[in-house]
Amino acid sequence: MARANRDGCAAWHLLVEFLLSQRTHLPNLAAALELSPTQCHVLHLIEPGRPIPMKQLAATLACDASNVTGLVDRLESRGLVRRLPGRTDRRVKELDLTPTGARLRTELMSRMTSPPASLGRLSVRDQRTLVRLLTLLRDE
Amino acid sequence: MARANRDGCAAWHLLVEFLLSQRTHLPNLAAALELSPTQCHVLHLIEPGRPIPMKQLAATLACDASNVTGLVDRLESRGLVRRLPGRTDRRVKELDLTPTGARLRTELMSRMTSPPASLGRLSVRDQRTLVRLLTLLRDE
DNA sequence: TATTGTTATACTCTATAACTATA
DNA sequence: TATAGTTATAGAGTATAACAATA
Repeated sequence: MARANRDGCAAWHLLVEFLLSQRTHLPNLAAALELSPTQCHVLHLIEPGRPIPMKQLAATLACDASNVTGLVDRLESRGLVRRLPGRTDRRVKELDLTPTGARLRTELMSRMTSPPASLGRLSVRDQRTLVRLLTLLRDE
Repeated sequence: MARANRDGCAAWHLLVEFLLSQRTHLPNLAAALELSPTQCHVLHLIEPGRPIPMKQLAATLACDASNVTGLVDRLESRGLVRRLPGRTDRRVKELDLTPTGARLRTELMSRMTSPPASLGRLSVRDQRTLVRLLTLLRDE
């Protein structure tokens, strides 16, 4: 296990460095659409036509529920999301994207997915390998 | 190039998803040390005994210089960093870690580098491959 | 009683603009 | 004049605690 730990740590260390180096990427990209990083995250999490309860948003963002109120207030005031009453439990409010929100989400996803130049330095084979490994990391 | 683009995009998309999914990781880890994510980033950037000008910090963090003042104020009031007068240019202030700051940095780096369970699902060979690919991405 | 969402409050990060000291 | 850093101010994210409506 010593070897596995060493390589695992090295890989993780590189991912952390990548993470830190990209801390400026998302904010920049977000600012271009006049969104905050958190607002981007929310837009990314709500698929059009598939409303999610505010509670779930708080859980996924790992923040207190009280923050979601203000977050959604700002998105709603810009006409990007809608609060819908819960169908079964009237305490719950579900969030859905407006058509405007859905369009902005599409634009955002497109920009987030356009890869940086550094990826072009990998061979096609390496790119595919990277996809495979990251998929392994993601799937539980 | 079509194929290269497709795989590159897929890899990037996965990295972005990883990034978003980890948006909660660093804050949690930071909170455990009573640090903000940005403060972690600063500690990570200052190597003990290698002071850097505040201007450079602002550039690396990609934020306005005015923010660095408050950021450093808070770190300094906790005794983690020191402002040193520039040797040649008296307008410049260089930042160095105090012994306390250096110890906290070590602890922080250690925690940041301890890999999540998901990495253990990769074979040793896959872990090494991931290290190679991420290194390629990092090196300019 | 417990849960969902809101409000009130406080702290940090971030940006812009005006300022001081130095070059 | 230009640059490094500060101060003042404002908006957004985040946490805790107290609260309303509903279950």
